[in-house]
Amino acid sequence: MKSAVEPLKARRIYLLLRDRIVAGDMPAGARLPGEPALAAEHAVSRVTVRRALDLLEKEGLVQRKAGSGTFVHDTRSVRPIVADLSNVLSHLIDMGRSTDVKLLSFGYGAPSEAIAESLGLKPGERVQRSVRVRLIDGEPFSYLTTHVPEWLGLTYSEAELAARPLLELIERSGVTTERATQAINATLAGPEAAAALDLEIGSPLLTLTRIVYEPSGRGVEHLHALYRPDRYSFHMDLVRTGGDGERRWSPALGWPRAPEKAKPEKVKSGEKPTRVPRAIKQRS
Amino acid sequence: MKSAVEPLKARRIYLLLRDRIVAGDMPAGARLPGEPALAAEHAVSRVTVRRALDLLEKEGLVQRKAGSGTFVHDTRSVRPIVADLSNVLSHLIDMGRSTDVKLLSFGYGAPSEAIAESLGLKPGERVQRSVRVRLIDGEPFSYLTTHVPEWLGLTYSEAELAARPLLELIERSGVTTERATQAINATLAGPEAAAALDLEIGSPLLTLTRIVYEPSGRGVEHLHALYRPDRYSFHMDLVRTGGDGERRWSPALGWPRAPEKAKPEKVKSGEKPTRVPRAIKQRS
DNA sequence: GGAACCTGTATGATCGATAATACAGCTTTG
DNA sequence: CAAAGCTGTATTATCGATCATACAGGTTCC
Repeated sequence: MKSAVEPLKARRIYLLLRDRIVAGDMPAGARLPGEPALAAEHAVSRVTVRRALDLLEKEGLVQRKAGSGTFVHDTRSVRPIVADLSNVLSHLIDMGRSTDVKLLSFGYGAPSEAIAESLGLKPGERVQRSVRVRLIDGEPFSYLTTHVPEWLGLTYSEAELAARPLLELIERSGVTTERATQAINATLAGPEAAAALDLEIGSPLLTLTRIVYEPSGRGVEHLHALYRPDRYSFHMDLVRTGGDGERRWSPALGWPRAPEKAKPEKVKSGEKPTRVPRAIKQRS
Repeated sequence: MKSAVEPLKARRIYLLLRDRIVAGDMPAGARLPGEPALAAEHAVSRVTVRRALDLLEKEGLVQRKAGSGTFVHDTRSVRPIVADLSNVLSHLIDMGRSTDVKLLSFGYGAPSEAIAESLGLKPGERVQRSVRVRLIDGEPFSYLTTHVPEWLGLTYSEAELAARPLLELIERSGVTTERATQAINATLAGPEAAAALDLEIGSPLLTLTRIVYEPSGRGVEHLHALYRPDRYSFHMDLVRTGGDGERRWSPALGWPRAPEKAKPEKVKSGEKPTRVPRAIKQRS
């Protein structure tokens, strides 16, 4: 029996600490246990602990001060983009107008079986495939793979795709979009997406798969989007709509969300290192 | 300069192949390149390729036949649970009535700073913290961590929490829930969640963070949910509601999605590693 | 049947990750 | 200042992942 491919120990400790930090077990500014203590706690060597801390530091989750300790960095300083889920598509279009787009790949060819089926293509019908990366402030945050039927793709040029939202181009061609389905999931970054999004292979990604239909029911766009979770997430506000015993909820539409001004009080000098709270004891 | 913690080569190839399969590049039933060919293509040894294929086989994505080849398994046989996003909460409650729940942890204590802030607690106010795992057909698919203000948590017992949906217990106490916000994101499985969900550490997870408010604006529930993406995903149907040049969309409410029944032959069980304490069955 | 594939399995060599230890330099505390 | 703690750095040893190779046994096709 071969040993299964097990993640490295350093990675395990990195994940453990990261979870504690983002879960709020360790407030921003708190000093986490020293490297020797962490090594003893997890039964690994100090070198391995340092590797884990290296990763945390590179992600900006902690800040190390020689001679002093390792401190939880104020994570609210790097707030991710927020997409209101009740209005994703128009939101994305708005973003298409305020962010940069890099067109990585563009061409026509035979679709895969899965794409052909989801778009409802006739056998032998070809598609246009494009891969784009969206950037905000010069940093990539989404990796988009779109498939469009050939007859529709031919109505715009490669340069136009790089400059304008795809849905706008689709509608410009005379097609009316009426209905869409989308699914949200999670996956790990493969080599290509990792390179495009400036991530390590194996990083977590949010995925959105969307199919847009025209009134006749034909699919006109198949989108597979990968998002960096640290730079993008979906939000929605829900309001209660069901009867008293029903507990039914609906998305609250229309309101532009308040931009979440987090007011973190900076931890100043003269403050004693907050002892790490031993959250809530699990009972054994 | 120390080499950064880099994912194992086998893992990289596993991710690469997995992406190709789920992207539909290789239709179900197709035979993928032989192990020597894959080894040459990715400049690794055949042993490493086999490791990657072991992972794919364990996840049910491929099927290996000695002497013949490795074939893409029909992925449609393992459809994940689908939650309609336009109606998540009631959907979850419905599921609470048809799935098993294990209560892993239950207790009271001081909340973390992040929890206290999001629930709008007064300084010093305590919370009830519980960790539960939901199972469908005996297989875990979600790992739920909830925080509830102490005054509210005291209105129900530990056994009740294990048997009934939390929102139902909250409303039973007389609190009316009016508004909620939720955010969807992705992360990697830490040691605890990985063990509870029967996954390897570092597996991708869908996350849902939800805060439910009562009319006064006080938070009454903070939920942090982790979902196995192969067993759970969010779906939504969108309809066009905006004007002609507007491209505005809204979730289509109302219709419960057909659960896409597909009963695969059970591959192999053989193991029941559940060492989780206190499994409480519930069924109406 | 037999050639040419394939997967399954085993071997020893090599390289990277980890362990154990030691020490330097900085910060905080008394 | 001095003690104690911390991070930063280096060294050597060990263990696991990977490599390169070889062979066994099944499948496909001529």
